[in-house]
Amino acid sequence: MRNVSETRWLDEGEQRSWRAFLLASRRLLDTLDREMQRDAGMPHAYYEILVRLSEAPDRALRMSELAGSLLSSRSRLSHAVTRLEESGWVVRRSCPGDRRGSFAVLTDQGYAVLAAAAPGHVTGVRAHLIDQLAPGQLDQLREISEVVLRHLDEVDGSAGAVP
Amino acid sequence: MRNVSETRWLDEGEQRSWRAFLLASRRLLDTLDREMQRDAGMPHAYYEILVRLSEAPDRALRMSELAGSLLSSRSRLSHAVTRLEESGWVVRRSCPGDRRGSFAVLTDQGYAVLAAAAPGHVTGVRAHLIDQLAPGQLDQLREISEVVLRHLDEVDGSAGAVP
DNA sequence: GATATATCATTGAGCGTTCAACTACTGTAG
DNA sequence: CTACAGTAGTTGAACGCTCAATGATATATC
Repeated sequence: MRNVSETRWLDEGEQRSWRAFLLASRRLLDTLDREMQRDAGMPHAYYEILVRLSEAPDRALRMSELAGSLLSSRSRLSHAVTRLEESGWVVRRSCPGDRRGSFAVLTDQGYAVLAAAAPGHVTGVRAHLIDQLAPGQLDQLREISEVVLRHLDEVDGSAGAVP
Repeated sequence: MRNVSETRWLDEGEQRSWRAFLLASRRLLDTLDREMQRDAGMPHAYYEILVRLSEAPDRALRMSELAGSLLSSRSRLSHAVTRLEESGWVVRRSCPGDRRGSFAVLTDQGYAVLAAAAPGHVTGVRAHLIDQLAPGQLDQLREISEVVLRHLDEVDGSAGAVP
């Protein structure tokens, strides 16, 4: 059990900041997810998988690496790749040199779907986040995010490095 | 269809900010959710329901208002309240004056569960977010969040409720 | 070389969310 | 009063995620 000593409750300002962040981040992510589902027929999490694969050499990545870079559990990724395989956007390939492992590889069809979805998504990210903020705010947001990521990496481990 | 003109892709800095925010917010929310599940046996979303009810007069709120203040769909809330009722933490009461409506009411047992969960949760929010940031950063985060929230309220309409 | 331990990935069950009906009621217009 | 559109809330199916268990292979230890 944590919190052996007295709890330091949030003061009014902290409370307000925390709730604003909670609502805003959820709302933003939900909006982008709905847009992705509507425009590309896949959840945003799957889009991210395709993006990572498209950026990798040979459009292929070990399942573990992929999971690590997405901060996703292996189980989740495995289920997701199964789905993406059924859609014909990704295939699995066995891994030479380590027979436990496997690669996920982006297909041409998967690349085409990604290329079709990307402009709309970027437009959404701009419209709902980037263009709403002053340049300084965007930098602040990055710094804040990186602080939080570094902290959680230390706490939970998981070696998910900040890109 | 959106994006009739050329897409304004993200430059390197924008990309980095966006991805850092995406990873950090997801990781933070996931961590707090796991802690809540482990310590209180419920997802963070359900905790938020109990919090809103605890703050309401008579610890009761119309389903719609509750959904609105949580930015949750009615369907989601309905399923959630069904679960919370099964746990004995919430009950439904019919709404006098509008026979379509119903109230969700926090039970004493629900209040006790909430009171037991709150210190650990606040400690987590502090440890993973608030205490990681300089005071100015927390204010920045609030401003950024409020900008995004205002924008999305204008776009999706829904002064609170997600369709 | 044999045994133990760790790692890579998958599977199935259970849960929460979404989406699209659907019911039941309210308010308004003719 | 009737008809009709709008609102409040619920439901069930489909889907994605979590968690714990499992199989298969690799690595370390003796």
